[in-house]
Amino acid sequence: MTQKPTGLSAGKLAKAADVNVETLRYYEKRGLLPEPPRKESGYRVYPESAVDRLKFIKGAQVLGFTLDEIQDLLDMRIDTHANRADVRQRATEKIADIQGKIASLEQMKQALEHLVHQCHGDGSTAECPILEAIPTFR
Amino acid sequence: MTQKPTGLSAGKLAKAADVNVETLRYYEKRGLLPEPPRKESGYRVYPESAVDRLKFIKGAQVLGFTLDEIQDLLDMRIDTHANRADVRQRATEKIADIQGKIASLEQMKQALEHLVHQCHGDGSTAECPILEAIPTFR
DNA sequence: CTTGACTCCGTACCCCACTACAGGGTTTAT
DNA sequence: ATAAACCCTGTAGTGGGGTACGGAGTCAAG
Repeated sequence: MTQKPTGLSAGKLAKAADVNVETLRYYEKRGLLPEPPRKESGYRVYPESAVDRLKFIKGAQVLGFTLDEIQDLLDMRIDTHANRADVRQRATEKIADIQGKIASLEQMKQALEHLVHQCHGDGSTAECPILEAIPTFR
Repeated sequence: MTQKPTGLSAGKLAKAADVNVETLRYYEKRGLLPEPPRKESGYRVYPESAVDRLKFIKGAQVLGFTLDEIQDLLDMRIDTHANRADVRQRATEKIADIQGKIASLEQMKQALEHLVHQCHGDGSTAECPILEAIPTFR
């Protein structure tokens, strides 16, 4: 009987999560990706869940979070007992932070929508108050 | 009669917008900040509006836009005539982009809120499904 | 009219987040 | 059993976005 693999090699994981293989080691060194078990050979064997973790990291980065901040977010999963109130505290702060980002993005979106609707003609009038809409902002 | 200054020195602008003076030159080189007029001496004289522009840039950065993207956004103000349809096109794309970011942030926020509400006790039970909420995401 | 703060320019350097080797061992498909 | 493909480690290099510095000229308050 051959064992079902249920575990990913570095290359497989990298492909599945659409990151560079080297990035895995880099994240591991930074503590973003926990050290996976190894086989005899020293080869890493990642759990399937690592894919989601990486996708989360990548998604969060696009939203302007630094790797340190992302680590914070991910660590909230782990501080189960002990300082639960503290986790709540940090989570609440992050929520406010995120709320702020959302608000700013809404403003930006509105400004752009204004632009799109204002300048619906396709030429000539040459005067349309483009993005005076994007204001002092935040 | 002494002229009212109506114009900012590099230092004043930097302070007003809370950026480093060197950053102004850097942005100017990158084309993010238009070259301001100079006085005889070669000293730059910025219009007051530069403050808002800088604040916009800084705000957009926090939201995960690169300087190149920000430049795109700002340039939409300028392409008044000629390729108006094109501006609409780019604006529409940006809107979708922003929409996506907002959606992701909302998911993250929800996950964190779930966390905060789930783990409201202050100790002991030690078991709370922390951030299983932050899912595959996006 | 001096003196301390400000500005100029060019160049060099810094941090973050990767990304690319080099040199060597391991799997796996044929 | 062998070659292509993969993985290991360590170290070095890259690109984006600034930041610092040196040497020299300018401004403005006393």
